Amino acid sequence: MRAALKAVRGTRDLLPDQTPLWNNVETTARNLFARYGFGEIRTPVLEATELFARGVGEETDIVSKEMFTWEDRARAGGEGVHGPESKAQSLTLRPENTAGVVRAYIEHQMAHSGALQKLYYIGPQFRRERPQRGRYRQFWQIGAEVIGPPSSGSESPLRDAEILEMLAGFLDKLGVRGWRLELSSVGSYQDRVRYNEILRAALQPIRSRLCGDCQRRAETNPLRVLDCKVPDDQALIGALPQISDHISADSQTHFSAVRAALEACGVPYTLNPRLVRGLDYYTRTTFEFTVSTGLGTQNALLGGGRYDGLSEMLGGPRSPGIGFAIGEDRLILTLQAQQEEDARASGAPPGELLDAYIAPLTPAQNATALALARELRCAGLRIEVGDGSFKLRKSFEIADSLARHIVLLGEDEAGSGVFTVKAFASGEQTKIPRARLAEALHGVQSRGSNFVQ
RNA sequence: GCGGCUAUAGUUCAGUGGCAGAACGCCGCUCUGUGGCAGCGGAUGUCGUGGGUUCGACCCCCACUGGCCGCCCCA
Repeated sequence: MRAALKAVRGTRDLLPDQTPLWNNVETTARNLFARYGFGEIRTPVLEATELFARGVGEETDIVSKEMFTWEDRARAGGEGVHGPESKAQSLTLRPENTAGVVRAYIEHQMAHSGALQKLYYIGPQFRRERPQRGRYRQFWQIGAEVIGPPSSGSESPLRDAEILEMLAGFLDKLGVRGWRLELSSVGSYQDRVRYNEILRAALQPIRSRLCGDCQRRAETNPLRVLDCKVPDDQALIGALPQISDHISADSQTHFSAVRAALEACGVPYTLNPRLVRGLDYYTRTTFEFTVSTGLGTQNALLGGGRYDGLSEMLGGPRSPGIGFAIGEDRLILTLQAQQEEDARASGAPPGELLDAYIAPLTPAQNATALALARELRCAGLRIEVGDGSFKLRKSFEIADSLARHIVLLGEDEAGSGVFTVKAFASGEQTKIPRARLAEALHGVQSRGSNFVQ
């Protein structure tokens, strides 16, 4: 026998027992984002490799070792925009979506309207990392970007606070418990470069007292030292210069305004001057929402920040912006872990039941049963139909596992047009004429009514 | 990309160098127009894949693949 094919490493199927939760999350996002004036954008999964090299940063881990990249075939005909000498082009499956959105913003000249652009996306991203809990090679992000020319107010700290306040509302609406907003400002690009050198210098004298990892990081990526989790290093790290003391006056004023607006909105946050983000384009405000349930060591549920120079890095007009990306897979893991906690507490099994199961009693009733099902489905009911070859006992067992009612359809019913209907919750059995059947089956909503239908 | 742990029935997991096991689930019967309960019976399977050691490997060794955890990093 030939070996069965499997989903490729780090990718997975989402089966019908999972998708209602995913749809609920996505619908909640769409509805909420729309209230803030966001419109949906869908960009290609495939982009020129150069987009990420320039946008995300050549030296970042994502670009230097985690992208699915290949050389597309050279074009034989040599016609079109790339000219007759068109060569093979390096293509990449997008590892994140901000660069693509900003590319589209530039390509469609959205800056020319002068208006602030508020765009959101939901879609798969790809990174060639080792799979772990909450980390997949194809993973989903729900993200949004606010971008526009400076005259549109895109630089205003109000936009930062609005994004953060919206995210807090989103997590609350989904019922995520125990989330934490960690907030920082990394200053302008120039601030960051300068601080990096200051940090490197400060690390020199204490380097030998740090853990092995940090001794290496002190050379390769000083900012990462701040993120160290080794307890013995904490005191040393605490004494290092903080980026908040080394950002420009402008950046400090901006950050204060963000915090004031958050406080006015009642959004709780924790200042984390050690918050380190891995993408080159971040400037000023950066943030992460973390959660303790269900994610193991991958406790970052979403992250984002300001990227005031990204448009220019990609060859566009000056257009400051701010955005975020939610790790949808991680959000789902968190919600599922919470549901399990709740189920343990209440003992109530989750589940979404159909309105009725139609049980033909002999194969002769099959056709009538399907016609009846069609009629009821047209009336908006969720219906499953059995098969007349099943024994009645089996029909009841299946019906009880799937639906709130069973509708019996035997010779009597076919002849009289009056159906025997039993409600499983109450055990009550009644005779209902066909004309009133749909109405009778509606009744109480199913247990899964908090899910989108 | 590196390190550790791991892979047995649909599921959760036992197991021993010498006949492949339990629970739950599934199917059948008791029970041919009334389910949930109970009793009885049944099938669970290339023991992840490929090599090697051995008279004999689910067990020991190697490689590969997947999963989990840690590192790196990120959502």
